[in-house]
Amino acid sequence: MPWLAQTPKNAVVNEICDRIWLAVVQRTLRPGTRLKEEDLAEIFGATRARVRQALALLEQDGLVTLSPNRGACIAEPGIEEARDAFATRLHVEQRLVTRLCGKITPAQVATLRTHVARERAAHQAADSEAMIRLSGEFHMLIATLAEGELLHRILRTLTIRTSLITAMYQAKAAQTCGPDEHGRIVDAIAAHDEVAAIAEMTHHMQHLEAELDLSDRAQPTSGLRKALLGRG
Amino acid sequence: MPWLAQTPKNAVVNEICDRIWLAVVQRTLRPGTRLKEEDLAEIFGATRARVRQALALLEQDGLVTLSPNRGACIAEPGIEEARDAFATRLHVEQRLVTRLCGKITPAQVATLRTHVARERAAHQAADSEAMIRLSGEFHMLIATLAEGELLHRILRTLTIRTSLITAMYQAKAAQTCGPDEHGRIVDAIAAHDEVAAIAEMTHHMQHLEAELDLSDRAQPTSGLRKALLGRG
DNA sequence: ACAGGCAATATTGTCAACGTTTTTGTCAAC
DNA sequence: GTTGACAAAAACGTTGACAATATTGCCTGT
Repeated sequence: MPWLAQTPKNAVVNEICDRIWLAVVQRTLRPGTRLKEEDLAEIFGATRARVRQALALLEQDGLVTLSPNRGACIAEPGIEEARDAFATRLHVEQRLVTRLCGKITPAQVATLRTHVARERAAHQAADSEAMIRLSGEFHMLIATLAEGELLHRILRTLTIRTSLITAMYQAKAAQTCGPDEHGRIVDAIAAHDEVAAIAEMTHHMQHLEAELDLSDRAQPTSGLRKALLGRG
Repeated sequence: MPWLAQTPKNAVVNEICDRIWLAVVQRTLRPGTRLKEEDLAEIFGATRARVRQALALLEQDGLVTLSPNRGACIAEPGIEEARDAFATRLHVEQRLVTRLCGKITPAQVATLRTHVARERAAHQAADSEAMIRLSGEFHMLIATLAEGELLHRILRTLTIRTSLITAMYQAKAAQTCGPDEHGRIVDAIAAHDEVAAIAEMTHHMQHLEAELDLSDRAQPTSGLRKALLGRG
């Protein structure tokens, strides 16, 4: 049940989007990779029209770039864009946490705790796909409980983009945020401790960003001009 | 030169989106109106595929709702969604203004002043289309100068949605925000006065929201059940 | 006369084929 | 030996037609 689905109208298209996203965050698909419509159509056993719809959606989410008459590539956000994404997402997450602290119910706390428990289980089982999915889902769950349809949508896009950036710039393989930090966030929210919750969330996001290599040399994988020339 | 264009790849699709948006904010198209693909195709002299693309984009922006096998309607955001949209947009605008205050240059101030002047001209000429366009463009210009690609995109969506809400719930006909308030915002930004700029922007947005009739009785125009029955 | 089901119509969803643009490989001229 | 243009191939964009689905009007049975 992927949290990617924005409008669960067409299962096939969502499936394609989900697979591509998963391949990107699992680093199976490297940024800059060209995505030929026909190949994707054959791979997923779908028609080209469906693939085209999926690519259009993924472009909206900033996961692929769509050039006219050139086709689709996995997007390659630059360093500036990476920082922008994290900064914006941090801001949104802070606001969501603030909201949620004010109106959290015991039942909602239980929901969050259950989710973190599932994350822990996936972590111990070393199920990387589940870890990735649940990690993202945790933040979306906060947005859902905070009850802001728009903020929810915004966070969804930002989460997708930061996922891509993490897969792109993170040196070490262990990319998914550990369940412990999520647990601490839940604790603070459950205690209605707004400042602590914001602090934990901020720490969490900064931890994520700190693990990236956003130095200048870490240029986009397939920048070509930037990769070969000294980023003129 | 519509600020609606998110990806200026296809002129025809953008044209369609722009026209529909304009018709909505000008209250020519009422919320709930069904948009038949074939009719739109004939109206705009385009093919149905193009219309379909445009509708998909407009759905992303929350301007139309797309039901499977039912087609497209102009969206009818409820009161909760309306408040949500204004609250979210206010927050984003505040952040943008804060950012811009820190790094505004004289040239950028000049750009803003020029824009406000154009707004004033349109206001005096009673050119309603230009007023609407320029009003939205002003806020997008702030986002552009503030240099946050993501916030820019977010504000764009929020502006579109608040436009729809304004057209939907505003009682009086004079809907576009007057140039004076924009002028005061620019003054505060030009003076690097962060608190004043935020205050002006907040006042501006609250003024916009205050002119709406968001009482419970003001149900969506074409709610059918809600419109005919006493909102059971 | 009314309710329920059935068929006709209208509208959207899907697909396969065609035209256009870009890319790449080749060849001739300098 | 290199450069430039040209042609072949591949990929995308577009079109039109066909199938699936929802709505509407009608008809029959009670």
